[in-house]
Amino acid sequence: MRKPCCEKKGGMNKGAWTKQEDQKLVDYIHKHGEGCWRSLPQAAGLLRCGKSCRLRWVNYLRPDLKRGNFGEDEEDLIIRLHALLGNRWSLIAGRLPGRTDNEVKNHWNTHLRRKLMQMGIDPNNHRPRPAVSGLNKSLGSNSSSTCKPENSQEEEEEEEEEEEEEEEAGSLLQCSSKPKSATSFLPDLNLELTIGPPLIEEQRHLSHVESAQLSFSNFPTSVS
DNA sequence: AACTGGTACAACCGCAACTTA
DNA sequence: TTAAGTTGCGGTTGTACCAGT
Repeated sequence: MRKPCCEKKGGMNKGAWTKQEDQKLVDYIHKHGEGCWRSLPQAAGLLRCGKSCRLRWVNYLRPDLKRGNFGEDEEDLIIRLHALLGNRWSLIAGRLPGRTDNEVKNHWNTHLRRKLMQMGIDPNNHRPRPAVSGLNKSLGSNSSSTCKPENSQEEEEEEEEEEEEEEEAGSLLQCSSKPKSATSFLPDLNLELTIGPPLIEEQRHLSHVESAQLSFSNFPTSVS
């Protein structure tokens, strides 16, 4: 068995960071740059594990972070990207300059999820939810097949589609044909995407999302 | 003023992916 | 090739803050 990356030895600080700790971390990274998180704490004189240092830097101390409320355009983009990519927060955050995956994830869980639910949309799959209070009707539920109470066939279909969406997230991002899934549940979610040449594996995700954003930026925001 | 419930967000944890020897 | 080590991600938790009673 390998030992944990952050050995839980005593004397390690946990919980909220102090200003002094922040300062030490910032100073160290300014001098030496990011990376080597495992050895950083000792080198910087911090009683934290490397993981904790990385998280603090990435989510809070990085100078290029945009703090404050999410704009409507940002929220809309998150919703669209989530429909496409699912809970891939780092990818989603990558398309939101100055935002971190943690921030996006928190915002999704506290604001956007609820928002979608209030609209009668299942935040997990971005489809109209099975009628609970008649909300779906007003949303013009076009999903004759999506609102089955039991999760038999539909669930399988969903899984299949989710897989497909992942695959298509990039390639489809460009297809002149609309991605069948997300748009069909969210009529106002325009995912018209274009396709480029086949991508090498390591570029797939990024490229997909990049093209997604390019396309998104042309559309009016719709969820608010 | 004290209590309570809800919300927002920072931070932790476990695991998977990636890298290195 | 593979085992060990490191990094990054996503889910979850803890807690400070705020509004309502």
